[in-house]
Amino acid sequence: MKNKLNRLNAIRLIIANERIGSQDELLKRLYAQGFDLTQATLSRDLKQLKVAKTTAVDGSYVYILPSNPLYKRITKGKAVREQQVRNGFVSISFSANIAVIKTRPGYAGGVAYDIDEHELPSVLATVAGDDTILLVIKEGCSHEEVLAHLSPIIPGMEM
Amino acid sequence: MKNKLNRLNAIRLIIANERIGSQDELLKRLYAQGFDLTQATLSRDLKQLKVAKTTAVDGSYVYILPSNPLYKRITKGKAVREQQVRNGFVSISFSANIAVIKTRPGYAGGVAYDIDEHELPSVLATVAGDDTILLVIKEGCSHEEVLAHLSPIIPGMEM
DNA sequence: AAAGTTTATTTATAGATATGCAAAAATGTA
DNA sequence: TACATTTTTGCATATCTATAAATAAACTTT
Repeated sequence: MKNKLNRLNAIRLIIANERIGSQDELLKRLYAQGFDLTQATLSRDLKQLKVAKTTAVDGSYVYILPSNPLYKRITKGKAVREQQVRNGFVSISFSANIAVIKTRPGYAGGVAYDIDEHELPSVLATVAGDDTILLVIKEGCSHEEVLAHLSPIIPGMEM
Repeated sequence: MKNKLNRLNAIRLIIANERIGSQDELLKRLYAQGFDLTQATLSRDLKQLKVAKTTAVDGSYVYILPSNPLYKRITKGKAVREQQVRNGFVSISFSANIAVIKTRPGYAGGVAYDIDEHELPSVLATVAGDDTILLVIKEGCSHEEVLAHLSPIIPGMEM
């Protein structure tokens, strides 16, 4: 419950659902959830997540998730290029043989479809609501395996 | 050539076409174009334009324009101009103090938002339907003024 | 044109964020 | 396990950004 992946997910969730205007503010929210870190680390996390700071309609500053263009690095032979992908992925967390994937509102169906389409060896099935996907993990497969299989499908997830 | 509107347009153009990573950097570019201002003013300009600072694919920080309008630089011979990449704009016509802007189906709201966002001195308000925007022109402003103010926001309009 | 009002700008500084470096933790390898 | 390598983190601080207060400039109104 205290690793980096969980923390990054928590950051995404907080930013997706609240108006956060500074790192110190976000730091307090994270602390309230049991995460213990410094502003320096948070700065690096936000950089990794490509979170942006902009101005809200009311004139205050807010952090926003990189909903729009997300880039994926594609290596084919020695050539490296970047491909823009669109997707509503927000976070993923696990509980036993179930993974809960949160997406931006309305995106769950689309993301679940992408996952199903690939017939991953670690995924038994998915059920999608509006912003949540329940993913049933196949018997004997680890969470790491699931992450490894999902990351190429859901860019921005590999962290 | 030294008023605020021109400066804001210059800022948009620079940010749209170069990788600017800090206000001081942007300040230098503006200075090179003959704009004389301080970092404090620039900070307020960026706030007004709702420019965001985020992390680029290469890990550096960059300023980006509010997601909606996307600009690109078009070079034809020696002439360089900017054009909005994806835009629903179709046509504009005038009747007294009203401008009627037609867009592609579904784009009216987005385009109207872009217009509102800039708080143009010649625009009193906009109302958007699905493919039509009614724009109320401020008392005493000419159609040419409105066009002049809109064109940087809706490139391709002059063509 | 003078007086009042709003908007824009600068200066100075407070506040927020990024980062070099060293240490610690995690991961890989023999 | 011991050792090497990579990743993560905190500390301290440099860098960057926002804003209060004062002033100037641009408009309005009388």
